[in-house]
Amino acid sequence: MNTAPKDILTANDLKQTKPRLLVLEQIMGRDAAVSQPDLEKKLGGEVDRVTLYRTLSTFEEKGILHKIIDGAGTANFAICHSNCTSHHHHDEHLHFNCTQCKKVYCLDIKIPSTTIPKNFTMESIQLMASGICENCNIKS
Amino acid sequence: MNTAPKDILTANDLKQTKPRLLVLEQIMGRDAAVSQPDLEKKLGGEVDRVTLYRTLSTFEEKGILHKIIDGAGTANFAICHSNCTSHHHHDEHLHFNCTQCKKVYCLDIKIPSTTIPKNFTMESIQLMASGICENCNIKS
DNA sequence: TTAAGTGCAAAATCTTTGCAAATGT
DNA sequence: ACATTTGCAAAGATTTTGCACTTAA
Repeated sequence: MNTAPKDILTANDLKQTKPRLLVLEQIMGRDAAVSQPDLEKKLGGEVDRVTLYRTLSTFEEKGILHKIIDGAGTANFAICHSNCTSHHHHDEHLHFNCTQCKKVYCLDIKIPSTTIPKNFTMESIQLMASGICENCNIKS
Repeated sequence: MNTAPKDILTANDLKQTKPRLLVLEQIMGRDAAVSQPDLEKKLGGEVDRVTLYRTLSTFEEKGILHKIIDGAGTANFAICHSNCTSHHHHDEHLHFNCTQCKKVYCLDIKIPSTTIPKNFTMESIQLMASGICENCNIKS
């Protein structure tokens, strides 16, 4: 079910504009989540920085993209594969943040169920590991 | 072993200055981690904003404070209770970020051991839940 | 045609850097 | 006395807002 960028836009009542298509292409053709600074570099010549901010937050609200804040506080974006409805993401797998290349990987490992103290209500949970990813391990 | 602010400074070869003592007092008298914006508000009249930045990063480098980036990308600080040495924190317990009051709690629950794919090297791991904390649950 | 979306300029924040004055030891 | 640390000013970076122009439907 690898939906094409244009179909994603259609399915979400969004117009087919160049910035939106470019952003989706960038993010979909990856093994890892893409950081916002990275997107700015790649799309710098084609998409205005402000438009990028607005595009990303639209996509997040619609549940098209999933925003992951890494350990350095940088925003990273990945396609939502799980059953996300708008404003309510279920993306509860392990994220891995490489300290060398800065990539954030969405690994296919479920977060172990965790009990929290009574009186706390849990809405979501995120597990973020950091270290060296496979690519950087090979290179060194 | 509730060490006094001044003893913490002594133990880390830091001079006893007003900003440092005030920051430590703010952070130690809490059940939850304190966000940087919160610290700015509380200490606004007494400590320069730039000094606060520098103080917090000094404390983090020394292993006195532990920095936690919450889901919104905001920095939160808590005392390191575990055996932290400079530049190498072991703070692997569950953090809980209240979406209502924005507090970050350090809960005394260990992160379940997690296996990552071969070729990835894990250096640290962080588990962050969000939802409603006990205080906010009572109020509503 | 027209509502939605973009791009630019400009404001509002947040974070870092440089340096002279103040302070702890 | 002297190395540290602070506070201010100012540069740099990030994020948001307003508005006129453009474009997809």
